[in-house]
Amino acid sequence: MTKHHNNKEQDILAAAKVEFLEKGYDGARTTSIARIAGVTHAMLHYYFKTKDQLFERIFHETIGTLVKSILDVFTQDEMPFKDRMAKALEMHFEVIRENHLLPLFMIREVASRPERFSMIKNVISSFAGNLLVTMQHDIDLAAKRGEITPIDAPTLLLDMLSLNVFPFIIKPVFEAATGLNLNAESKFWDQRKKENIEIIMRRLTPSQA
Amino acid sequence: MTKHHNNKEQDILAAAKVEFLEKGYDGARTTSIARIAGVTHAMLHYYFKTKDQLFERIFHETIGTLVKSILDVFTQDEMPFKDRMAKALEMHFEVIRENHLLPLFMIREVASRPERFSMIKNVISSFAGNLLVTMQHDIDLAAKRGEITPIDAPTLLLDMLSLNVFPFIIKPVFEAATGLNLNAESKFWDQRKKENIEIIMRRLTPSQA
DNA sequence: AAAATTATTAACAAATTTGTTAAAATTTTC
DNA sequence: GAAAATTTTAACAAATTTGTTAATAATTTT
Repeated sequence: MTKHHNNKEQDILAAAKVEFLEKGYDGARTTSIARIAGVTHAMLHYYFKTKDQLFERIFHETIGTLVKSILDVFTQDEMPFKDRMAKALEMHFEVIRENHLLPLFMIREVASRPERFSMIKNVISSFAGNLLVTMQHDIDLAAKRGEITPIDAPTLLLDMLSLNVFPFIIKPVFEAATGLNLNAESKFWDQRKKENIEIIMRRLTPSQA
Repeated sequence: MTKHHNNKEQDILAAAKVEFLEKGYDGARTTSIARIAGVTHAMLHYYFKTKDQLFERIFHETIGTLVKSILDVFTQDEMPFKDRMAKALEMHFEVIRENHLLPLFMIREVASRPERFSMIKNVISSFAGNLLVTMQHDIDLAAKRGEITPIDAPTLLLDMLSLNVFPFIIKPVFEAATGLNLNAESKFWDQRKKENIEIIMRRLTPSQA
């Protein structure tokens, strides 16, 4: 518990989040974080002993947000399965839209230092198993009712994540290639959300032989 | 044109590709590249003046491979549109499977240094426009024939890329979370390829009102 | 085989970056 | 308001990393 008002600590955290999310661990500079936060870089080491510790704080937050965004997917209550799915897709899409830098950040860090993230295993597997079991149960029920075509829960989950997350990951490339600023083009994202729901709905609809 | 047999130059290039693809520009070390290539790091600077120039070589190759993988999508000739599409999806999936590190590499670099990649604009826009025009033309034709439901070419292209590329991008996270080694599990990727084709086929099938 | 070109090495240098420390300033506690 | 604890600063240090250079070795050219 800090005694003084710790605005500087908060400033550093905020600056670190921007720096780490944009440039990744390797590209981030503690001096740059300090400069953005408006403090000497000795302050950064005073509050957070090392660059690593500061990074851990930010990364942990990130994982939390992403994990929650997926967890929430299936906490919808009594509705027809397809409606719940559509609602879940929409909610998930909006979370990613508001945190569009998080997925690439997490993927990049895990990719460049996989050994470092044994912790992810615990964080994720502790709840992912449960989510998939629940999903599969609901899928099987709806399929038996003839509301949807049968599908594996992991397959469906990866379909959803691919469609909802990838556009935000490819965004910088897309912008570099077209010269457009997609964040300004809110129409683009609204259309994308619709498309993702449409595509999953069609995937789930039973084919009439 | 180098006069001597330039195996070392090739060794350095090969080592650089591994290092840059795995760790990204910021995480890559020229000393590490030299060590992997089995040469002194002065040799690296002899053949490629700077880290930047070496990186450019690798990055250019990468962009070439990826661009070609997408270009090839629509060079299939006379077949029903849906069949061409399925074939294109399958081919694209296999290219990415064989170069599974390339997409994340490119996305990561563009994301952390967008200003540096004005060149991408030229490389991509020079052909992308053409591809999209061709695609849209074929889509409209097939739609008029009642073979498929109408769709925007950019939308369909992004659907395909999302489904085909994202699983490979999320792979390290997935592996960290599950402890599995997906490269060993070729069944997983075969199933994924099937699912992607299935999902796009359903997206394209006209809905019967 | 001598000359010219190219490849290789080892030692060095400059810049950057993370992290430390000890003293000074500020705030809190009593 | 004095003592104690905490915050802040400035200067420094160690390690890393990219890049240079000048001398040496090897190869090609003539």
